[in-house]
Amino acid sequence: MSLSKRYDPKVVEPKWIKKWEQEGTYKFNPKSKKPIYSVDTPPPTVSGRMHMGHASSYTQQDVIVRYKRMKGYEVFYPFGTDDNGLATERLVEKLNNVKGSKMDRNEFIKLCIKTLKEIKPEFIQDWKNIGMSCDFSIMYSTIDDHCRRISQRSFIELYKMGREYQMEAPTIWCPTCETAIAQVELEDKELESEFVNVKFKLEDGSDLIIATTRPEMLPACVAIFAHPDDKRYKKLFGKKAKVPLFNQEVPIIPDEHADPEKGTGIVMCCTFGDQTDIEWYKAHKLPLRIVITKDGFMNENAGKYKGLKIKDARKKIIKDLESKDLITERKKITHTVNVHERCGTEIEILESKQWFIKYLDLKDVFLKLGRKIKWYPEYMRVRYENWIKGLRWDWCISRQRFFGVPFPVWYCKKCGEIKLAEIKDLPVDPLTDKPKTKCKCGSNEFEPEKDVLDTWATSALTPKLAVELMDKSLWDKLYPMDMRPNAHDIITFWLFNTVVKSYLHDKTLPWKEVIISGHMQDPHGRKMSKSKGNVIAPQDVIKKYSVDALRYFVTNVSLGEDYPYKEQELIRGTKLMNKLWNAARFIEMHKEKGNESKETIADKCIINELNKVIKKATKYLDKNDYSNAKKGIINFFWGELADYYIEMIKYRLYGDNDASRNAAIKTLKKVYLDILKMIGIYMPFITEEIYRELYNKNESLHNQLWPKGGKVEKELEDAWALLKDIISKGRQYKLSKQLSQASEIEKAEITGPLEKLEALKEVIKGTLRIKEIVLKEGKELKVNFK
RNA sequence: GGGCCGGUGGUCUAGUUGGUUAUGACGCUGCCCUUACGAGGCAGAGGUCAGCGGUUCGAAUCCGCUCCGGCCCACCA
Repeated sequence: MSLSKRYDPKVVEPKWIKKWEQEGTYKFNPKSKKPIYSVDTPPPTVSGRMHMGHASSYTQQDVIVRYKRMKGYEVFYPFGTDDNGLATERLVEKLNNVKGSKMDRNEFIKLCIKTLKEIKPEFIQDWKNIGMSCDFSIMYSTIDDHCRRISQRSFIELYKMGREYQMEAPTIWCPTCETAIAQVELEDKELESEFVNVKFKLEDGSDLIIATTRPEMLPACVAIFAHPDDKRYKKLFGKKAKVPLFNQEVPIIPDEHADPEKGTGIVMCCTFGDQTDIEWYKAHKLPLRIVITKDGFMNENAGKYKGLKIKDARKKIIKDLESKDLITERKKITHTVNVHERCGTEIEILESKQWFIKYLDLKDVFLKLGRKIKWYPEYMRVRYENWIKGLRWDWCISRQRFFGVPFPVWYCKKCGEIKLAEIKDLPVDPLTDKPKTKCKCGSNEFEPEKDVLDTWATSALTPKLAVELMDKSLWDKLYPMDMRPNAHDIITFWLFNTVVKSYLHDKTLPWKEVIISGHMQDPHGRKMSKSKGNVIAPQDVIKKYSVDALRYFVTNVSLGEDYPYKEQELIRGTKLMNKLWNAARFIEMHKEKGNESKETIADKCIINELNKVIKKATKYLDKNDYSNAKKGIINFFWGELADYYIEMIKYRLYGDNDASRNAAIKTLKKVYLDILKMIGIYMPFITEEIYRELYNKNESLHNQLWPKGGKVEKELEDAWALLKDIISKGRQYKLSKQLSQASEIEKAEITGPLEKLEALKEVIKGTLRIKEIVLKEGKELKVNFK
């Protein structure tokens, strides 16, 4: 076998994906004596196919992990999928053209499981296809029994610690998805709306004009607020006003949150129109008046508007107000509203019974924990801190969905007491399983909890989901884990929630360091999104270029940075592969003869330069800075080895001095091997192909040790610079005479540091094909050719 | 409103514990059919390091202000 003239990634890449799996190249060895490096691999949400953001962030973490593996760590790099909750339900609904809420619950869950089983192998294949060096035999799915058990156990433990409670509380609610959602699942959206100035009646019969964008909330109005210093309204504090159409009397109260600049400077408070209303509701102990149903209609508190959709009620109420001359002004505006990120529906705030994890009292602890984590890049910690400082709600962990991890909870029908499952019986489904013992009150009749857990309540346990797949004796070695890769948009929930759970359960951090990845944008620097139609699929990029080229591109960027898609960089990656391949073919052409070996100064210099780049790349990679490490490695390979060294040894390779040729081949092979190892973490396919052909048939490049590199010597560095300088001048001379670089030069006269030039003489002569060379001592370097 | 990141040749970018001619890529120009590679090789042009002020013998690098982009959070009656 020898290397083909052209490298064909379409054949080579699938071949190695298969072989690595067969050979167990990336298998975690629990019996290994090496120090362990454990990674909390993000489980992608099964909600479609792998997109560019995945391809880039997973490649970035993979490069770091591959480096650690070569540094001699036993790498624990599992894989998981996050496949429950709303995102997965939506996918299943789309694929099967059904609606979960319109189906029998069990049928829907069965359909979810069936659909997942069908689509998952292909889904996971995309991750294998980008060359992820995970041990795919260590795999979890957040809906499987293993994960259900751990998630339910977490619930029970936290409940017993007094960290969980159930409460009727104002909850952010999505009327489309018909579930409570978390603060973090909200998104801003610019929407057209209308400011309506409505007449309220004061006790003396005069009008009070209040501006609102939500007149349909008038029946929910429970108070009116103005700023305490607002001269216009000061005299009204303590008085009452009558709500138009609905006629309830509400107090007028001063509060600093009322903005005199907005609308008419006086505002109605409804339970609940927005989050400020909740603050006021709590602060001023206002009565509760809910007018909206859980599926987005008006309820009986809205009187004759009952049964109308929210938006229809708004229109109807405006019409009625107008017909009674209760509107003084209508003004079109665009404003930002909170919508549910998954469906884009404007959220409502409703009172409902939910489960919460109590953690607001621990904000300071979480801030301190955040400072103990090593953040890459460091400035991302600020987002974590801002989030914690801004937290105002406990963590609502119940969702009124179907496909998720059920609460291991029943309620006694007789006394209402909560009945928890036993940990040894987990996982349970309270809808089909029954408690094993009676209630304290003696009753045997239970009502199951129908809600499911927020997916983040489960995925905040990923370190345990992965570690507990292994034998118990390993748990302490694997956890806390070494590294968590995390995209910057989910610092506030996945990362934060994992810290929360790890602290609550174990009083420890879940990992030592986190690496934060950015987003890939379209070529113009805009967000990629289906609605804009500017999505670039990694599968297509791989088809057109190759996995290695894609990996080359996405590792150009530093951690945490957003960056536009650039086709040019894929071409650049392809060119690099071409260059690597041809260098390998060049090496393959030349074989050593005999045992003698005689080095030149060029050999010593290139080894010295190699040592330099190893040192530099290692330093960068130890800081997880793969992009700068890569730049150094590639510049060395292309700019020093290919452009200079190889040209400097050709005269020896094609000459008849065996000892000199042997030394050149040996040096070239050594330098190239270390380059392969270093580039291998970025471009694992082409490097493996070359390594097996040129160096070692039976072992993987990716299980070799990272090059150590010897001492860097200043003298050799200077010699190399001088040598390159003279070679470059020779090239310029030939160019200026329009001569081929292969042509001979009759005579050269070089003035400079004589002793140093003497040492370089042979290499200069050979490389530039100079017949006669004269050296002279002088301060400045001067080169004359004839 | 609070905060974070960035602004370096036409484009993207390295370099920030201050120190000789500011890194590399793409693009551009010219030359080379050189036995690894034309998706190549060799060479060249192109920069007041966003602006202003300060610290210093010396600033892309440190400090202050301003402008411009991007992002996060809060607000969004």
